Amino acid sequence: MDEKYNPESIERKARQFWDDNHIFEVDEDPEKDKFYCLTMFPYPSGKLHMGHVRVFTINDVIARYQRMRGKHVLQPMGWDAFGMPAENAAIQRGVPPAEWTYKNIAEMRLQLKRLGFGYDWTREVTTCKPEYYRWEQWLFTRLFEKGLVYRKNAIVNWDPVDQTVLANEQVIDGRGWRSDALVERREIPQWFMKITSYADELLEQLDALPGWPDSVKTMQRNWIGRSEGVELSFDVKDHDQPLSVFTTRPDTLMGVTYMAVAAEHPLAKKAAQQSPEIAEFIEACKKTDAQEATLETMEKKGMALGISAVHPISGDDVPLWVANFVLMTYGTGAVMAVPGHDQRDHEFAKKYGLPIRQVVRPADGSEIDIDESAFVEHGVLVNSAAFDDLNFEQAFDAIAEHFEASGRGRRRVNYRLRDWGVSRQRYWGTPIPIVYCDDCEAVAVPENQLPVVLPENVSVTGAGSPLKQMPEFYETDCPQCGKPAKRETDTFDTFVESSWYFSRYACPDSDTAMLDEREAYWLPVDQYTGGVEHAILHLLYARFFQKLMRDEGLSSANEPFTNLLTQGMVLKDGAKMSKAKGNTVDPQALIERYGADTVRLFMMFAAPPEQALEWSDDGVQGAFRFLKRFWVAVQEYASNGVIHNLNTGALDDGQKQLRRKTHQTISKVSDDVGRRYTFNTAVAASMELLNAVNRFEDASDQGQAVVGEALQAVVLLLSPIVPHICQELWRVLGHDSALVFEKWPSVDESALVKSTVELVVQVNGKLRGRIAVEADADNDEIAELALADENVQKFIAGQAIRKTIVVPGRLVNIVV
RNA sequence: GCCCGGGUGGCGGAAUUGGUAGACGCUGCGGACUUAAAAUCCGUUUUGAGAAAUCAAGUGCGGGUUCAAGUCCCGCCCCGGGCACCA
Repeated sequence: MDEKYNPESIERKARQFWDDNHIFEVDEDPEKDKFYCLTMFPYPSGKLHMGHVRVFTINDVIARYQRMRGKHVLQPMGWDAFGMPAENAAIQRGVPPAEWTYKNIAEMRLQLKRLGFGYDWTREVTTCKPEYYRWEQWLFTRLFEKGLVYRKNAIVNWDPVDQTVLANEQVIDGRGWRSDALVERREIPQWFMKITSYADELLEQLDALPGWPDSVKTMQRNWIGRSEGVELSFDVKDHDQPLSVFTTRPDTLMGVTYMAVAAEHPLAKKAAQQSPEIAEFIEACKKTDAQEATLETMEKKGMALGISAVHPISGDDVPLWVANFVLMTYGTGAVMAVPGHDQRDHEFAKKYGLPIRQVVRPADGSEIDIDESAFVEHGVLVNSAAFDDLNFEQAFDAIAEHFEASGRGRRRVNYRLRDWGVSRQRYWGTPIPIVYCDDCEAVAVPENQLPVVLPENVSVTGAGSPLKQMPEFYETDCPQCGKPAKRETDTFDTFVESSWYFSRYACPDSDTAMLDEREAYWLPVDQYTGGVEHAILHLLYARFFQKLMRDEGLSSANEPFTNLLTQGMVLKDGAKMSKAKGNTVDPQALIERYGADTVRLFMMFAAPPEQALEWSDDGVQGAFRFLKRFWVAVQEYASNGVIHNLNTGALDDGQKQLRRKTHQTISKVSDDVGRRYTFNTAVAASMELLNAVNRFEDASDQGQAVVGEALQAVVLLLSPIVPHICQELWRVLGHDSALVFEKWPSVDESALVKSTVELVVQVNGKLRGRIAVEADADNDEIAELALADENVQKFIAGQAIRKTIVVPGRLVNIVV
């Protein structure tokens, strides 16, 4: 007997067994019930961090559990290998991004193996390899032909000192992270994918995702932001183009007292030619970064343009303003302002002394002071001439019809969602497969010339993309006319790679198509696990790509992820672990000291997966201590000889009680792991059962048989979480077969039956006593017993009983 | 600013459908074993009062609904995530 728990050797042995027998490599067997269990793949930053350990452990537990439930489980792993950190490393250390990335992947792969995750490594996908990204280039060219991608100007953060485009992350308090220069907004041409063409489907199919958390679906709904409104146009004096605006509140049209346009709007530019003050204001508007949070929180400023529009109904003059919070790239670049019924317009009007007009009153007739604050609710129209006394819906329709009849407007559905800008002015990414020709303009690279390979041997300086300095990359011939032409030097947003990798795992080696018939076997993903920080962007883009791939005939699935689990962050001292804060804990050191099982157990025990997890060194110690107790308990039991002759009909009360605990635990852990994903309570319940075994002293044959059943249950129940130690203990319990081939234990309902139950007795909702009653006692008997309790008597003495509530199996409440 | 979460002992958390608040673990304290330490084991640990039985208070704050509220409703405060070029 091996009395000391030695994780190092136990874990090496278990890993060896899984590897040698290719346990986690799976084929496409149509006879088997597939289960595709996936985590969001990691960026290869160099070392695993605790967040990785957490999410991969959660997924491995689900995968191993489903395997024990008889599913044919695919759990793949790969690398989201393009991105900024590789460029930063290159700038700082002079290592080419490719070299740095491949080295990191090699290190992280070793760490993942050491943690015992059951991956099918034959399907590993690495997004920075041409075999991978050539297919997204191919899909892009197909979308180009279909008109689902297009080029237009868009705003970027421009660092005027480093002469480079900055990511939002690289802008700190409006300044460039390296140069400290004030960042400017700059418009440059970029490629877009028409995600808005799929807005309605992306919205509606959220209802077909019962396996997603409501919070994520709500966030996506709000992000897509479907709204019904009216687009209408205002004539502009001394200008031949009318100004069109979109509003969801046409009922407030008569309350329009001014209009505001973006700094980049043609009308603003026109006014600037006459006025140096306006020109100066427009310049000042550009001196801010492009983040929404900045725009929403900055001081709202504006300036009158000296131009007027004509109110389309009253014919009144409506002054035009330029305002810093209106963006040219959103909507029409102009808004109508109704300070009486919009809070932002109200504040702006107050600040610049613009008139505020009430055109809606509360439907309940209550008094409001429109000068004090805007009345933004729906109500009844006033001061609106022919539209007076109409409610919101009537006014909406009447005004929409008025404009439709005169051809000056139309009902429209508008989305907050904007098309996806996929261009990045960076080196370490997938080259956008476009060639610019003076005659033919933008031309997609033909299929037989794909992939456009990213050169890997470069030096990165931080001032612009190296591709722009490489004629050997960008000089080419036009695929259409053959004349000299230039390649696009921008690369794709890395969200493009992460929008379809889950499908590629099904057929990672397919070199004749993006996806092949194996996709149909594995997709959609049954269980997807990843950080809640991806609730909107990544998950929306992946859903969009799924629809693009479906419409391209590559897949028949509408949605890529059937069930979604969003896990919380790992914190230390209440804050996200980061190098900057100096509060990181290296998983590697812990694995070496305690073994993978201890780290896995702590991760699963410390918090439910969706919550933030507070790191605790002492908690890791506790997990290790539990595994030692577990090890010793099984060894001690086995050293007395394993008993197999459990006779459930011949048990005494104590034996029955332990056996009931065993089956209650199987029932609870099955629910916690299989349905609720509350692994922390599953571990707690298993600990309780082991504690019960350790307290149980009964050397009789049946006593030991009951102990054996309990220990065997704990080994099976904990095996998805701590697979190495369980693999070994299963052998100790006398089994020849390997644990990975075992089925999940089942509950013996007859073991759960109890003849008496304890009920709580309350008086006026306060706990006053406990009574034991027969399990089948009726409510009158229960009430009688409750009243007879000595302590209960004290609290009801001399008072009339008004009501008695009996909740079967739970409590009695006596109201006096 | 907007959208989505969260707030329970000294700490991480439990309480699954409105029904015993604090399971399980950690820490602390007391004890056993040991020459000693580590490891291990036993007891104890929401606060206040009490020898105890037991009583009172208690789930961020203020109200409300209910026989009964950590859980539902209304109004706040604080913390975290996302806000379209971090991944």
